[in-house]
Amino acid sequence: MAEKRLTLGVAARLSRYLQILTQTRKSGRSTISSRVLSEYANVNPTQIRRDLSAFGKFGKRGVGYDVDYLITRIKDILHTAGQHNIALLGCGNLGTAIASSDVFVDHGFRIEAVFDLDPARIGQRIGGLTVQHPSEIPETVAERDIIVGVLAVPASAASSAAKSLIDSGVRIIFNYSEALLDAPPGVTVHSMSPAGELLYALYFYLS
Amino acid sequence: MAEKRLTLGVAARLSRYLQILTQTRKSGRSTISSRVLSEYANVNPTQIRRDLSAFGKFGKRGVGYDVDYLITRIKDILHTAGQHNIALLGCGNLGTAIASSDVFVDHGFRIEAVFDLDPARIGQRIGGLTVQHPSEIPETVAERDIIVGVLAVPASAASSAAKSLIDSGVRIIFNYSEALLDAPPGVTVHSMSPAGELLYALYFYLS
DNA sequence: TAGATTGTTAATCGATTAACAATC
DNA sequence: TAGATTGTTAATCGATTAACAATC
Repeated sequence: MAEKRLTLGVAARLSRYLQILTQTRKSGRSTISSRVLSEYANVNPTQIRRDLSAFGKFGKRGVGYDVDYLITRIKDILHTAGQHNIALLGCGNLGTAIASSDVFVDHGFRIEAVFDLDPARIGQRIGGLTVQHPSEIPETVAERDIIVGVLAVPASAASSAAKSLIDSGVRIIFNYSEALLDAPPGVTVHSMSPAGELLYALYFYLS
Repeated sequence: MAEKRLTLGVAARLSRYLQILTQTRKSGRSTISSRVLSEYANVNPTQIRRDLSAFGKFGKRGVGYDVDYLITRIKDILHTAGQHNIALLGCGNLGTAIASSDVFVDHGFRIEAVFDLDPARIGQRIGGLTVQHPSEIPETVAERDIIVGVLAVPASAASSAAKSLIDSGVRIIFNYSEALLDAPPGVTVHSMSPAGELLYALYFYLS
């Protein structure tokens, strides 16, 4: 099998399939067809079969794909079968929601540390973790092998929060704030933009 | 000017530019080049110039694009210059975070109603609104001209919450829960999947 | 003027889709 | 067997990129 680097599009779609398959498994379903998967993924069923068949014959004609098996294979392809550690910055309403959800847990991500600037919050427990002061970021990132930082802080605090994470060696930043972040080369910033996606949905609704 | 329907890709990118430009304006900056915009949007600068020049000559050579002017023009192209009303379902940590953020407000979206199943929360005020019981959804959606429903409820409640919105005439559902939702034709479901996007970022980090 | 950046072209590459034989 | 769905082909279309003249 060719060990080529996936294109951006293929990697994005495979990640999406994986996330849907994980939910499908939770619901107790054991097989899924490219047609059903396409409805949840908003991707053409032929495209899905094409994406998968580039790596092997994973399906059964007349039946579909085995959910468990497909999850295993896609994790192999994406090299994301392991456990990956996250630091969460900010434990207001949004941070608390993220810490208590299992959206990350389901995919092998573990929130290993929580930080907040507010002295009233430091020392409190949230989702099984004790809230720490941001001054402890460098030490904690190194000790706990943290590779992803999630920013759930106000826009005004986002830039300095990102900076401490990056300076401590974190290479993937997930930005839930509205702030635009500048990243040095080698650092990936992924900003959530629900408003942008809503504008997009609205365009097709209005026209 | 051709009034053709935009392709999915162009509409998605223009929405993204608009969201970034709105933040840029907030920061006080008045012009932006395709290069700078490309860094925030993760889109090639030539692609950006191409997307924009399809609708007119919006920029100044040697200078860049006027932020205010570009915002106006993109809103025209996307037909999203007006005010659009949202219903928020669920006012736990996530719902409260959404209601108190201005991520939607900045783009002309207004949260017009908040619903929750929990009797303890009904009647409480959140972000200037009074929490209502879901039985009031149909009447409220019609009265307040609500076209978007945002689901900030547990996965177990997402399906029935989506159903009441759809039955009341809402055609765009923004799903922050992990649940997979089935939508009838004509209804757009947009599911947030931070874990999927994280898997994607991780692939390029690991390989 | 000199430097910067747009608008546009041309060439390439990946995405998309319909169609259908293979086969469970 | 009959129905369903995969794997694969072929053809088209949009995305992507480098390059550069135009011009602020």
